[in-house]
Amino acid sequence: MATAASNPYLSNNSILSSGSIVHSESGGVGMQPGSATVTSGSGGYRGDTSVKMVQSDFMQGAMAASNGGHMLSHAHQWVTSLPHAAAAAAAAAVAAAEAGSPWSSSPVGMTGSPQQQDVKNSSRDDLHTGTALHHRLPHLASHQTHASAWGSASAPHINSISGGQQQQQQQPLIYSQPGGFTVNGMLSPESHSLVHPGLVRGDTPDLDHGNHHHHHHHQHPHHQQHGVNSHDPHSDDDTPTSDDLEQFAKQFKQRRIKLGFTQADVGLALGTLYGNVFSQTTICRFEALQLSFKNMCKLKPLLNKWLEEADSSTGSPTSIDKIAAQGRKRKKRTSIEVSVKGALESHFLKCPKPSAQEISSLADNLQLEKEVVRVWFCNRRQKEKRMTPPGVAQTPEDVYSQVGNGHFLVDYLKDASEPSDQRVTTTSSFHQVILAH
DNA sequence: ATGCATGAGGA
DNA sequence: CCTCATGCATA
Repeated sequence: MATAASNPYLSNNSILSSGSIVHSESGGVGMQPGSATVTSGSGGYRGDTSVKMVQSDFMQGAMAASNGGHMLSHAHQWVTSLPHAAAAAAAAAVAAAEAGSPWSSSPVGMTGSPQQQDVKNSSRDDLHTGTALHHRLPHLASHQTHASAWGSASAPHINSISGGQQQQQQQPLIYSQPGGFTVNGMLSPESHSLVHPGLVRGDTPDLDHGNHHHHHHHQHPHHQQHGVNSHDPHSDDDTPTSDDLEQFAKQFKQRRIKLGFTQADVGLALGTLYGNVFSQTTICRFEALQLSFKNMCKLKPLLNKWLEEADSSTGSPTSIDKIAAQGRKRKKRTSIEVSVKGALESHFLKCPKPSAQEISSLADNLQLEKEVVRVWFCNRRQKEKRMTPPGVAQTPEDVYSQVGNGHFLVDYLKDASEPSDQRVTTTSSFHQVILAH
């Protein structure tokens, strides 16, 4: 079935020339008179929607919001409510409380989680793994700079709030059985046939990685994100702490790069190896810690395994191949103008969870589909829940936002005035810079 | 690296 | 409807 579907979406290809203006959304575009959002729908991807074309002619009302300075993104609800930032905070707090963030409330109670197989039908065709040869090699733990976001920060004032956690600096926690010693000369797992942008890792890039392993230190099982640490129905794995995850993610990325794999490669490999395929996006988000805590926990074991395989794979003929795309019409991505985004942001601050009715009206005002607005809010909320703090404070001064592993200190108060919102646009702040010493 | 989207579950 | 895990498409 399906088969050959090269491009599912365009399916009927008639991309409808009549109304959609498909210009792309330009991120920074100041504004172009003429289009506010571009949605290009194809014949009707899902039933809903009809071809909608919004060619609204420039709407100005929205821009009022201004991106000038709201985004107080710091307040995370993980902790508890942050009094600071009074204005919007209230609403946010409420949302947080009710939403229950994985961090503080949900105890990750799913070890085995049924994980929905999801995906579109796809059967991942091949999954003959068979590769079972990993040798356990001597240890190796590359430890890199580290210092970052929510992990252990060297923030001056750290104080635990809920008293459920503990401390713990950084530990190896990576995979227990380390592997690899040399990055080179090893393997070619299988797929290098695909896309390896100029990275033929047949040779080693010889990066200087000072991998010094430090003692193996098992992590203490007694720290949980929250007091509720009653899990382990079947002693599967202990729940990692935020620090663990952060470290693992970092190491993972480092190794992956050294091995010459792209995020996409990994995602694919996971599919061929374990049956769960992941996209580049997910791998990327994992590395960047942009997933929920729970999700991070779920993925870590898988990536860990991949890492082991990668280190030792001498030749696993695992056939790889991309799974055929399935035919699914996906709505074309709607581009929302910056000004409109600003407006949405504003509303979000006031009310993270607008009622259907509010959404409708908002959508109406902004000339967006209601669905688009609804989804926007959903995504916005999700974003707030990610592990990575929005503007990871790197400078000591901003640090007050949070810190710590898993528990972000709630230092609020500090002053309360907080017009200081500076959001680091690119989340790449990881690689940050400062704080080196 | 991210923005918008889809869908499975859970009320 | 929402939340959550994920990913196509993009910038």
